[in-house]
Amino acid sequence: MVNKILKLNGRDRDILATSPLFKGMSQQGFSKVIEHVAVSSFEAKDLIFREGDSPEYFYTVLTGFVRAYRLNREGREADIAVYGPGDTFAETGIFNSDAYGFNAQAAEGITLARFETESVRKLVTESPEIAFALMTTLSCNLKNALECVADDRLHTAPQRVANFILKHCPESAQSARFRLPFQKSLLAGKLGLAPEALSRAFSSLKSAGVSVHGRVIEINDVSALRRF
Amino acid sequence: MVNKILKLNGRDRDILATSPLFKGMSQQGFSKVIEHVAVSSFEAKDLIFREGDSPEYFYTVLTGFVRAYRLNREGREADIAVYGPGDTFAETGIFNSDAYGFNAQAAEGITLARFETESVRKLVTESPEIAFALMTTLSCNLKNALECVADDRLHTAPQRVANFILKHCPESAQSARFRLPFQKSLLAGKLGLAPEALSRAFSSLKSAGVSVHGRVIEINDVSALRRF
DNA sequence: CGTTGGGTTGAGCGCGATCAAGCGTGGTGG
DNA sequence: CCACCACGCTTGATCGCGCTCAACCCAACG
Repeated sequence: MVNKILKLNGRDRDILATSPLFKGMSQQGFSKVIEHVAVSSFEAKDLIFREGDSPEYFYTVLTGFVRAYRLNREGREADIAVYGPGDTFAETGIFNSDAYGFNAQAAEGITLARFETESVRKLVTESPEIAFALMTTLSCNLKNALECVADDRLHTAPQRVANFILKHCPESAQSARFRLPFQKSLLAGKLGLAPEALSRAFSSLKSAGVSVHGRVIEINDVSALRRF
Repeated sequence: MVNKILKLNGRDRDILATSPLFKGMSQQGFSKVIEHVAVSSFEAKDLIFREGDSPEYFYTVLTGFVRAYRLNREGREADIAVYGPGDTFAETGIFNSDAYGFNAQAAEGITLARFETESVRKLVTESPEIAFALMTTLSCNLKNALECVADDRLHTAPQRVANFILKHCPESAQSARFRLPFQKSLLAGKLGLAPEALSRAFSSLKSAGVSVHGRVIEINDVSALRRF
């Protein structure tokens, strides 16, 4: 298990180059950063790092999904974010060298681009371009996190699920159909719900024209769902 | 009311220079940034900006407290963050030029340092030092936001209040006493609670040796509270 | 004094967690 | 090939936390 460390192959390199972090970065900038990158693979449920560990690395997801979660004193877990292809996580370690703020776990078989925080910290002070890319990523992660707090505090379970579905529908479609990119239990965690609550939320959305077959979601009337 | 725009006076300048954003920045860096700053004052309940507005400015709190909140469709409000002296907020606008992600309101009479996002965006590409400072601030805000999600999802109201109290006690004190820096209703919002729930949480903490007189909190046995 | 605004207290209720049982599908081995 | 199991998910029943609404308290202030 765990953690086969490899060099970047062509395909991974392409994924990385088109990820939000590097999109729009010059060739030179990109080359500089990927001197300090390795690809690491994990199998489902493998731990990537633990809360409190010293943040030696940060990551960009190449394939698969990563679950960020924390524990309370009794050991109950709560997800605080889910990262998918192109997402960068744990990049706060570059500036807050104390410790990772959460546990990270592979939700399935995944491959990650792994950066050395120490090395990138130096690059940041040398290259405005790299600094700008990282700031944009931080910015985006911050916006998402605040969005998540708002969503938790403002919306009920069915509303959160409806929001999630709508984000995955083309803006102006009348009806739509798509496949969940990951397990329902992971979605439940991402939305701050127990799996049972997600299940019930889905069935309460039937009345709004949403039908679910395995991982496939079908929406009869997108605008009706939006009004829900 | 509202929005007297002034130049930076000596005292404000000092506060700003020692805020996390500028702490550790060189004289030159600091001077460059504060060319683009203005001081703006607001009275309690004044709106600073609205969700969806174009993010022309971002802010660092000089004195007082700012409430960041969002609305759901029915107009119910939920707080997503509270910013106090030295905190910087809405700085994501520098990189996400679409719109503010929340409403910001003065929780009391406040003074803010107001930066032009556009101008600072340019500075960031010129000065690694300024970039680094902003990244550290973004990082810190991101960590806090994720912490907030975790706290909401893992802890009950009394536990959240206990956590808050403990953060305001000296690490190794045996007993402690301090004064809330703002109204209880604001604290309730910050913790994702209705004011009534905060009140009840306080009284349930009596059994753990916490007593409350107005804004003054007294903790008999800090380590007992930590175990709670 | 009366008013206003922040805070507390009480009663009722609804959402979502928890526990437990059941369902369906895919995978493995006899 | 089929029996069996494992796992993800659903469904049902119960319970408790925290929201809501309403009344009340109290201190500050005009």
